[in-house]
Amino acid sequence: MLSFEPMSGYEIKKRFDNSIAHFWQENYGRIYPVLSQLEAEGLVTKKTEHTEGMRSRNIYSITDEGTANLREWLLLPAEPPTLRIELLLKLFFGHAVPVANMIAKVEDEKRSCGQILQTFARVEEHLKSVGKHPDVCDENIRFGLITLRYGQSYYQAVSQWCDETLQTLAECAGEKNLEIEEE
Amino acid sequence: MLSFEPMSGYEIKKRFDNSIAHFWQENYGRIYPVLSQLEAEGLVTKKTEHTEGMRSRNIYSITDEGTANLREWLLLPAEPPTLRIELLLKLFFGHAVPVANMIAKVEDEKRSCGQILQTFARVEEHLKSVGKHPDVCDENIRFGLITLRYGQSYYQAVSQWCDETLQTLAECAGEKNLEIEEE
DNA sequence: GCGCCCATGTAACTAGTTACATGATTCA
DNA sequence: TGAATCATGTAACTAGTTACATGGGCGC
Repeated sequence: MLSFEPMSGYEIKKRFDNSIAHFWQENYGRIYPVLSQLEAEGLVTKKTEHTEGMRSRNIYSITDEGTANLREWLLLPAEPPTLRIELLLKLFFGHAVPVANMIAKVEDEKRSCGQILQTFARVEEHLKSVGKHPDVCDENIRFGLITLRYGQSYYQAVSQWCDETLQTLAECAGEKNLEIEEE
Repeated sequence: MLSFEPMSGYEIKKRFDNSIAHFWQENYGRIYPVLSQLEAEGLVTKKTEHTEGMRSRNIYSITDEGTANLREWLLLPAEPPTLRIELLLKLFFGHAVPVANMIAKVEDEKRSCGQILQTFARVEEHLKSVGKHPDVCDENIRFGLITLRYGQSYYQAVSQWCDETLQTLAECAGEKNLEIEEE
């Protein structure tokens, strides 16, 4: 984050929260210790800023060594994420409860995908309108849009999977009713 | 896993590895301690099996209380997964390195998606052929297929996102070259 | 005065991974 | 004979989250 501009730990957290929270999150419990560590390694420098009428803030800046280190890390291959999707775990053991419960879960999931996609659509509009101003460097906007599009693809896919799954489960429930009628 | 049939810790691990590893993984470091814990809580029972010519195995079975507990857990809402996708993190800070490097990363990602999808296709064929035999309970097969389809939707979406992103980044690289020519 | 935002930090805790130790059997 | 698979378990470690403590400024 400091490669964009110097800022405080508090601002770093805010940046995470309102730009990439959908695929990466950090909390104060990590940010502050890591900043101290980076300072000790000479990758960032701290300057305490005393503005009148405000409590003092620690503004961190990336050093040349820090930038070199960032570049090195960027070139390293990215670790593939290990997924842990509790909804799927529950579906996998779905045989132990009535199908109706699983249907409800998938419906919930579809609803929440819809909500997330609405939020993303608003963020997309916002990013695009900001990108039109000639005073902002639109390379960062571009990368922002790329990561946003990942989220959109992902939740669209999940939403479609929900539709398909609901159909499958409905058939399943139909067969069950048939069995009951036959008895 | 014990809700399917009684088995040993070793077999539980194998079940994870060759059925739901793509969205949930467990290792011995968790399995054995959790089994002891569940036993202490009366949710599973242990029977040590001595088969001649084989080392003894601890076979765990789920108790009625355990089944009740499982059902309770299944009805609880599933926690939405917190994504941590390093590739996106690197793309987000992509401004710090030449675009070509990011293009390479996305190409790698697309390749690995393709490989995973091939594996999934084979697993799908296998599940479907097993499901045709009348001696297997195909309700579990159905739930297995549902979770597999999630993986397929997901990696297809990522693969499409890769294509789209490669186009965006190519345009980006094009503009850069233009700038160089203009200089 | 109350709640919210700014701001920094630590301690305790939970979760999850990896490495290690041990040892039998089976198959090439 | 050596590698692979079966089999169980612990210890150490890394990662990540939550809760707490502290306190100033600002608007209603």
